[in-house]
Formats: sequence, structure tokens, C-alpha cells
Amino acid sequence: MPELPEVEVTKKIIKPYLKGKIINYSIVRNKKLKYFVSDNIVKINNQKILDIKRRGRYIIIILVNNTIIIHLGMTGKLFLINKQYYSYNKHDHIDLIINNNLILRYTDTRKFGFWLWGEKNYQENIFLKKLGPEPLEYSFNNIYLYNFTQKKNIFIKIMLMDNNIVTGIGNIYANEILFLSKILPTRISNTLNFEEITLLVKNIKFILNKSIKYGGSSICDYRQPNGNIGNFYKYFFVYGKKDKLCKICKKKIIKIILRNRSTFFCNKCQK
DNA sequence: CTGTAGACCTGGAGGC
DNA sequence: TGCCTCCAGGTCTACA
Repeated sequence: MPELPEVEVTKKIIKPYLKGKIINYSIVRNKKLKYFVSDNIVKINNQKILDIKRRGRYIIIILVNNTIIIHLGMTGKLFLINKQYYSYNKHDHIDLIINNNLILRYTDTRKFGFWLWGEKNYQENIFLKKLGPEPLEYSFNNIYLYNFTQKKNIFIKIMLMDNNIVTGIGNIYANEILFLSKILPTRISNTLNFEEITLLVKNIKFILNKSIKYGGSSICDYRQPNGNIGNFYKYFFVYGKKDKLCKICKKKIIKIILRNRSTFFCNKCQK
């Protein structure tokens, strides 16, 4: 799925088309996503969209009295399409009809994503409340992360992917961030010194920002809402590159499994 | 409490 | 061409 950059790019693209517009009605073809789609979304009728926000990997549609909280799971995508060309495919589960001419369409092959009907105060939602800080905000800094790494002795990659510690870093970016920081994914968190954590935090912000700038990573089936593909995958150093030569030292990239997730690294560049 | 498989679901790729 | 196995941007739950 979409990690933080892909969700941020999606939000940025759809926002100008939706802010201030009216959701006339919805078409829910399949309610059975990871969680059942609420009847409030099925029956939605002439609701004004005040704003579109992102928190972690969630996209939030702010209505006058409520919110729609969307998680894209692994294969969820939002598209904007013109109603005049109306047709749909097998995995197009939800359409929101906007001002009677535009459709915000949700497509999700594996149905790991979900749509929740939330309160106006979406920060208090049970899923959003427990999220750690946004990695691109100042509250996520070297002191904050260093405190966590000292308290725990788990693989540093597992820590970066823990949404309760910092939200939005998934498998692709965890691999790339650790390569750039010259840190092995299997380093135990409390063996990292403050200088290494400082570099790690700097690279988290650098890589996420760079990916947003390039429109996210298109691998497998991620697409931007306008159908364009993200270009950041061209800049991968290790992700998906088992047995390819490291771009820096020419040694073979190694793949292992950590917590059931593919993990890629160069054991010469990373210590 | 902590850490870890397994679960959810579908389709594409590669081996035979 | 067909069947089988493995793999995939996430994350919740059950279990040791």
C-alpha cells in the first residue's frame, strides 16, 4: 500500500477538486472491506466537504458534522473520474458523486482498506488516537526517537514501522531509509548512538519529502488519483533488489525476512 | 507486558 | 495452456 508519501500525494491531488463541493450521494457496491462500510456512508446525501486532511496513512474527508476516515490498506486507491464516462470494474467498491459531475472512486483489489464514519473531532477516533507523531513534523525529532530506542531492544526496522512510535513509514521506506543511514535493519534499537539516530531522523524526513516531490512510488499497482504513476521507485537503492549490485559498493543486495516482511540491505554499506 | 505467526483477500509471476 | 506455490505499499488478533 501506499505509505505516507503515496497517501499525501493522493490527498494533495484530490483536495482542490473536493474542498467546498457537495457529495450528492454514494454508490457502495461492496460493503465488505476490512471493516463493514457504515450505513451512514451508504446513505450519504447532499453533504458539504469542508476540507480533506491526512493523518498517518489515513485520509479524512471533513463534513459539516461528521468525517469520513479512509485507510487504503495494501491496494486501495482513490481516483477522480468524470461522471460522463461512467462505468466500473470488479474492484471499484465505492463512488462518491460530487456536484453531480465528478466521482471520487475507491478501488481496492485485496479489500484490506476501510471507510469509517467518524465524529467531527476525528483526532479522537480510536484508530487515529493511538498513532505516533507525524514524521515530517517537528515533534518527531532525534531526541524523541532516541528515547524510544533506548527503552526498547527490538530491531530498528521494526521500530520505524511501528505506527505507535512514528506513523506512516512502511516496508519500502523503512528499507530505503536504513540504507541511506548506513544502519542494518537488524541492529537492536538500544545499540544505536545519538549520532546515528540524528542521521536516521534526518533521512526519514529527507526520503519521505523527496518521494512526495516525485509523486510517490509506483510499484505493482499504486497510481496517483489522476492516473499518473509516481516516479520515486526509480530512486530505490535496496527495496526489491535482491542479488542486484549495490549502487554504492557493488556488493550484492541481501534479502531476509523480518517479522514476515521482506527486508533488503547491503551488508557492506550498512553497519 | 512482549514478541511473533497467522489472518484477512486477490492477482500476477515464475516453475514445472 | 494449466496447475501450483510464492509474493505483495498494512495491521489486527490470537497465542506463547
